[in-house]
Amino acid sequence: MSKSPPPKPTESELEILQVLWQHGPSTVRFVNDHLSQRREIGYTTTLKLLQLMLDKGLVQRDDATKTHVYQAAVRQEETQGLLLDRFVEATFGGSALKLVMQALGNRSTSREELDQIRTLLDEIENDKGEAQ
Amino acid sequence: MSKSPPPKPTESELEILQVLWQHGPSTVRFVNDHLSQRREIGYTTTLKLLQLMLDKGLVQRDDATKTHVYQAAVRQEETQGLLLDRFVEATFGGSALKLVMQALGNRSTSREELDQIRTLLDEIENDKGEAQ
DNA sequence: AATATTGTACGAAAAATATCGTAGATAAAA
DNA sequence: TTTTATCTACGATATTTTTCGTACAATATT
Repeated sequence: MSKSPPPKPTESELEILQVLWQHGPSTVRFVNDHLSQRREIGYTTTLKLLQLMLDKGLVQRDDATKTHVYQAAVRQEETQGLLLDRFVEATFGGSALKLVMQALGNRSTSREELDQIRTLLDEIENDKGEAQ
Repeated sequence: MSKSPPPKPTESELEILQVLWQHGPSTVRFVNDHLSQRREIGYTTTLKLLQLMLDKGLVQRDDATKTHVYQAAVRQEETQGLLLDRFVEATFGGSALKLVMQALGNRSTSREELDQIRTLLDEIENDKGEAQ
């Protein structure tokens, strides 16, 4: 039984997962149309990628009908978290703080977004006080 | 003249840059010793990587003496920012906010760090008020 | 029914990365 | 001055990821 957890998706696989997360179960054609808007990519390339992702357990497939339907088999938050961990480790030596400061500093973030972050900070501090 | 800007470093190259950023100009031996602490890697592999990085313009080299000395040719903040942009794009569909929320949410961040972020938020909002 | 379109399967090439072995030069140690 | 250790250069291989071509089946169109 292939019970090992799905591996880290590659960059291309992540592109596909974005589509599936955003639009739900999709055909190869649908996914390919989306990818094509961003860059040159052949239909069979997308097909092959989805087939490989199926092998890896990154997606599921419904092949009841001739035109197969694929859907993500990994959850968005979980996957993003995994990738984020690796990225923070590789790029910021493990410091999430540095990442956040860089993300907020070198970028135009709207006041709304800043407020949302503030709210989040409040929540985190509250939880800290109660839980610990 | 090779005036094109240095490309995005690969994961291995980034590992090396981390060492150079942290310790300054270093020999192959020194870099390799550091990498070896984290994982299996042969001396000539590190050497080759540094040579490739030299070609790409990611590092500079002082070969006045027999034992060459390499140093980073790209700035840390700049490189991190570049990688961050790509990562946010690839993983969070371009939303820095989502990245930050994920980074802060699923992770244990100390109250000190949270305060630092708060301070940063204040600064950003101040700048916004004055500049615009 | 004949033809064109759309689909999957899959091998294989291309491209990008990473790893290593060996040769030869130089320096250090014996 | 031999011998040993350390270094660079560089070709070659291995690995991973991406891309595509071709064969063939099923469906849709004329």
